[in-house]
Amino acid sequence: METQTDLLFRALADPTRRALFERLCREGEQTVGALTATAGVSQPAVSKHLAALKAAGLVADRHEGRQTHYSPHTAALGPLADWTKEMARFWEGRFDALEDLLSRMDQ
Amino acid sequence: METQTDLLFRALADPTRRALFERLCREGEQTVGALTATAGVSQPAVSKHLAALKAAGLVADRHEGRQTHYSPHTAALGPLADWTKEMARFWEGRFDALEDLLSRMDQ
DNA sequence: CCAAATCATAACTCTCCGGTTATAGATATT
DNA sequence: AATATCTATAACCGGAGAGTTATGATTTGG
Repeated sequence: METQTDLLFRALADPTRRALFERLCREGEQTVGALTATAGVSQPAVSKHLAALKAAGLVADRHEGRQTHYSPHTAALGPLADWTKEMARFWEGRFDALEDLLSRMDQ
Repeated sequence: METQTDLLFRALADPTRRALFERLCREGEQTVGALTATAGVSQPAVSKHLAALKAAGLVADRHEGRQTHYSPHTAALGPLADWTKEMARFWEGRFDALEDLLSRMDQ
């Protein structure tokens, strides 16, 4: 079966796709055309990547006339943060590694 | 080119490989044989996954006689935490999503 | 009403990767 | 020394997926 965590990690695995998500986070809502302009791949490729990000819950789309606006949906990053935290927590004996990780997370 | 972040995300993308890493985090150092026993795939497959995790900096190996012990290396999770945090930070305007994520991260 | 524009889907190709079996290399055992 | 054990590597196979071009669906504009 295909769990939601699998979907999330797999969505972020591809560099092109991750770059699209990062750009949406930095610059906010964008149309497919705007994203395609500097993505380095064709428009259909961008559309497929966006569909994958949407399936993982990482972006949301909004239709306005003939163009589609995509925006980031950072709530989906919650499980990723949880997972990282959980993995680090098993390391409580190793204060060096744990402290380093916690110092990064607490602001 | 293949950046270190790419390596990290790709290493965690495969469910079998992620399960191996999770198990190392939960149970601590393990030999290849012990990991293979319950991995659900063949020993060579396990070895290849461990090699990928090692390339991503997620595990370290220690040779002892004819067996190899693998242990988690949570320092590698730092960049993942940084990335998540950075992506969330661009959303400071959206306090709902940001607060939710921060509440997960601060313990 | 016709043409241009915007995006998604279809169909296809090609590379990569996760799996296998077989085997080599190294170490332990008897 | 011979054999058994443990892991890594080699060689191969099949499927998934990331890319392409072509086209369909929808909407805007003249």
